[in-house]
Amino acid sequence: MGIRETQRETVVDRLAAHMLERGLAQTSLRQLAAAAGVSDRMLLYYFTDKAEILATVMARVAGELALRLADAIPEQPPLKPAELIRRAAAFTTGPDMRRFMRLWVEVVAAASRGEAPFPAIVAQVMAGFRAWVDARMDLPETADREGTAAAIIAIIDGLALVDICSEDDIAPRMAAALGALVAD
Amino acid sequence: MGIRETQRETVVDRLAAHMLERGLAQTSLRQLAAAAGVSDRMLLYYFTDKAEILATVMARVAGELALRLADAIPEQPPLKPAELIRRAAAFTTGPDMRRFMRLWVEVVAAASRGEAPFPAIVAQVMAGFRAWVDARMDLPETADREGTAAAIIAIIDGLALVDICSEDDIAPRMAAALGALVAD
DNA sequence: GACTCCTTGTAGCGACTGCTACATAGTAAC
DNA sequence: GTTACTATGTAGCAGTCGCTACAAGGAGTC
Repeated sequence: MGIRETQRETVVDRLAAHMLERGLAQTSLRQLAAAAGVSDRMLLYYFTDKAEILATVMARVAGELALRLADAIPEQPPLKPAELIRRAAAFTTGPDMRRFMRLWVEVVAAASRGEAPFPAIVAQVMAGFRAWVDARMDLPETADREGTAAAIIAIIDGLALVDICSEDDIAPRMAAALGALVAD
Repeated sequence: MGIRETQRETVVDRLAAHMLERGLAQTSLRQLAAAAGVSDRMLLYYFTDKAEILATVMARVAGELALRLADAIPEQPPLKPAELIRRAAAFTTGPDMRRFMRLWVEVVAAASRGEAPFPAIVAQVMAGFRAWVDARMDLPETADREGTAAAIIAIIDGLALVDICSEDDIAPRMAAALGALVAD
């Protein structure tokens, strides 16, 4: 592996940490370069353009997210929706996961205004969410499996969005109240 | 009312329509000026700076949103959480409201990265949401009223966020599945 | 040493950003 | 008619954006 590839890996690592910390706020080429400890000139030597940088870094972040999700709740046994929601809510509002969810909300907003490469990233992450829920959801044959999975994702993402908006730490109470709202 | 004030009103009207249509994608001064049918020079004659423009326009949008919400579901009689969620979900995923919810997600993201004047706008709109839910929610004395209201808002906002991400029109199925997930 | 290729710094391009200085046209008061 | 104030256009500032041309260092080959 040449210097270029080694440096690429290092840079992606540092930028993933940077974006988890700062969201999409500090993502100009010069700001990214400073965060990665290289010059902006070299950033465009390692990557072809800014979109490729963001796509690569976000793929790394998405990979870490997928690892954590897979570890958080096992696929077996499948859970009824209410229990799945409770466990997922408790997990995603935890201190470690909030950075991911906050970045996720920002990425969705960027995608909604068509900013490359975010629409593609959103499609990929969203597919991962759906598969994750689908693999863990115990649902009667008669129910709408896709619709229910989408609803569960919506609930989890909604918690993150409201969490971002609230200066006081309402997440635990919100998650607890949510647990009471959903029933098997 | 002088020409300046009259023009201000016209500009705010047009910009509110523009931002509901385009979100935060086209909000440079020159783009806003084009949408309002004036020169960017005049925009900064009617308003002191860009933050004041955005704050004024978003206040107008928030006002329209509040009107629609107030009309959609009456305060009396108060509804049990599950029924309130069902009715609010059906309403906010409707064709007219989706523009509002989409813009709302973008505004939350902008606020989360500290971009003026969005944090203040988010605080104001969020307080409106809380009051709206609180006024319509029939909840036992023993329950956590604030936490439950936050959870309901999270569910509604989550529907909007997932709606944005999905190219196919999954909102109705998602709303229906959600209705089955929540119970009185 | 000459040649070649990978790596890196310097410097800057053209486009866009929010914003402003300056001049001018119009209008009302006296 | 002069004065004063409001309203509007022209032009451009300094800064940031993504990106690139160009040159030079460094290492290996012959």
